[in-house]
Amino acid sequence: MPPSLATKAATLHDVAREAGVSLITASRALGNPSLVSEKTIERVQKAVEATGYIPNLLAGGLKSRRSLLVVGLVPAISVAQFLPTVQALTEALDAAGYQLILGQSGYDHAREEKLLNTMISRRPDGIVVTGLVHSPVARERLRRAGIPVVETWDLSDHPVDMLVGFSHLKVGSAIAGYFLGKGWQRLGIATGDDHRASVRREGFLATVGREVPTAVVPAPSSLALGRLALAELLEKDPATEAVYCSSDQLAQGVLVEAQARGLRIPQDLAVCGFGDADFAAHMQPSLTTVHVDGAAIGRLAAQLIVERCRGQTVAQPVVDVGFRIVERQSTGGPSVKTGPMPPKGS
Amino acid sequence: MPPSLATKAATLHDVAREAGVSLITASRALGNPSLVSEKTIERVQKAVEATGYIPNLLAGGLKSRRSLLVVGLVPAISVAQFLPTVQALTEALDAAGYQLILGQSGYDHAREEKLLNTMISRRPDGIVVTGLVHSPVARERLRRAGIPVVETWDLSDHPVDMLVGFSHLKVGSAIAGYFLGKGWQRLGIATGDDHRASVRREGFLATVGREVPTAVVPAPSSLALGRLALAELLEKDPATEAVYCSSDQLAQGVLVEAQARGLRIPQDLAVCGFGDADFAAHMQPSLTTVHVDGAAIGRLAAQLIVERCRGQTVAQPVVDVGFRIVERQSTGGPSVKTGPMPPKGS
DNA sequence: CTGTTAGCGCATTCAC
DNA sequence: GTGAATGCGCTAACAG
Repeated sequence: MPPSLATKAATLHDVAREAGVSLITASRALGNPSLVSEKTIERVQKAVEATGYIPNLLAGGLKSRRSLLVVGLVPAISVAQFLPTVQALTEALDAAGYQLILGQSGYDHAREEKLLNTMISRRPDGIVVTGLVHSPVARERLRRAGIPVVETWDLSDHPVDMLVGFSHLKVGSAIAGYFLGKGWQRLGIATGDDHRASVRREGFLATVGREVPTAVVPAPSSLALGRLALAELLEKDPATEAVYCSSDQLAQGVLVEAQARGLRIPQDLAVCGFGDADFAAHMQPSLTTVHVDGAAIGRLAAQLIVERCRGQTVAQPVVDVGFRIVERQSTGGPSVKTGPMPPKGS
Repeated sequence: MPPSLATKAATLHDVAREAGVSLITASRALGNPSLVSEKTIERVQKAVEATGYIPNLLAGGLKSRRSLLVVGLVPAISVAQFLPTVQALTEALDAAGYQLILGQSGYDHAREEKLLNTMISRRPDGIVVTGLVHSPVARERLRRAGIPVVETWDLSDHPVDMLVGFSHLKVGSAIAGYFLGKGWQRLGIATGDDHRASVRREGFLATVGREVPTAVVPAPSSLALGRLALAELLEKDPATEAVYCSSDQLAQGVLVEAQARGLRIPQDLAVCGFGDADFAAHMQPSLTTVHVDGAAIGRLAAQLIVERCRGQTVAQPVVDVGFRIVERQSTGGPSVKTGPMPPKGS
């Protein structure tokens, strides 16, 4: 940027002078027009154009104590699962005049604490966390800060503040029930090593009622790791009939590896994923999986934050959005060809 | 949040009193320790712990004119292609003490302008855009604002400021050259309708030297749209030998649809994608595609911004990171089984 | 409807 | 090394 062009930005002061009104009148004309006459508003708006004024939210936020900033924390941006949530969150917040600051908390408590501190120093009007806040120090700090917090994608008896999620224990249990209902006995689990996946596994085991061969892969999971996982499972039990995978990416890898080994799906091996990624319905064979409305989670989280910021009392601070098993060909579901589809909205 | 807990947050003033020093000494102890004696620093740090002080960056930024905020603009968060860039950008900025504000510019100029205005009002220390800034109004405004800007994932003779990218024209041309070198004559294109994909198509056509049957799908592309696209291409020319797809997601759909129709890959149909998504190497057959180092783009963009903010002159404000074609089985590349892989770092 | 006064919390500029 | 004063740009509270 040639420094010559970087002339000092116009301030509200300049606008007020240009419009021939006082500072505060200019401020109101822009931020609270109902208090100002139409004529003045017009003059101020003209002055804004003339000066090229762009408001300074830092200064405004300092006085008004509303930063119009919301912090969003994800374990890592590349975790596809949370993308619809982040996208919907960003959109819903934007519509209400808020922007999202993104942070990657990793899978590490120390980092989570440090990051939250940094973020709180921005005085955000709200914080949305994917998953629960695990570090006790961080939980306490958030409570102290008095900032509206929404934990998501999980359920807890003791949320920091508000929560939009569902029970991973029930998900695991539901999948196990589904497998048992199909009469499959020789089961396998391919799972990531993160907290939520572990809870799903617990639910799965609780319903099965005994140990099940398991391949654990480091998060974030991927197609490549799925291939590896199936290899491991077949080594443990070559006659495995059905595998539950903690993500659709993992399940895709399991399918690829199974096909590479000449196994027929689902006759020789049934597979169930988690997440209902956009490709799940359109693979060949299509993938049975667990659908969670990630976009709804984002929208609801935004709504809770905004309501709080407006001083409204939130009727339902803990929302369970539930989930549902979507049965497709990989577990012998309906073999109707799903076929090419129009693009999804958004 | 029980309002009872939301006691007024401690300010630097409180810390100073607690430590028995003046305001400014406390400020320096935290932000510029080299100017303060060790003893005082210790006392201030104790006072910070005692009061639970968390600095207010809004206030600091107002005076110092450094917000430590960088804006990142993507067309949409769900575009998988940019994920490694956003992730690396977030990480590299975080390491330098900056946070990222995320914005979704969509594929619409009016929205791009409005969003940039909103973002500039945060007085960010830098702006990173995926793609070029297209709206002339926005370009001018950015120049005026005097904020360091990095455009990415593209090349331009007239960047707003700095740029890290590569030539999509050359990518298209390279793929066409690769196809022609293989002796394939009956070609097809499955492409998204966004700007960069269109330029790749241009490059492809320029090298082929004639029109080629094309299926255009609305961005963002997906596996489902890829199936649809192949159906359309085969209708136009049932004897199509090779298809270039503007994304790996699209290519995956083309492969699925081809296999559903009993076509052998690559004997009956060769397929090349773009992006080298994490699944490309591990599909069956593995996918020939164009590799771009998205993470490097993010890291370099962060570096440029940070250098500028530190007042250093940037040696190379325009960086071409290049690309390379990765030949795999879908175009008859080496049939070594890529097999399961360890997780990628990051 | 409009204006005046007084800060928001901190960092820069000068003094000592 | 430390400190006192000043103001970043804006808005909340009170006047008129």
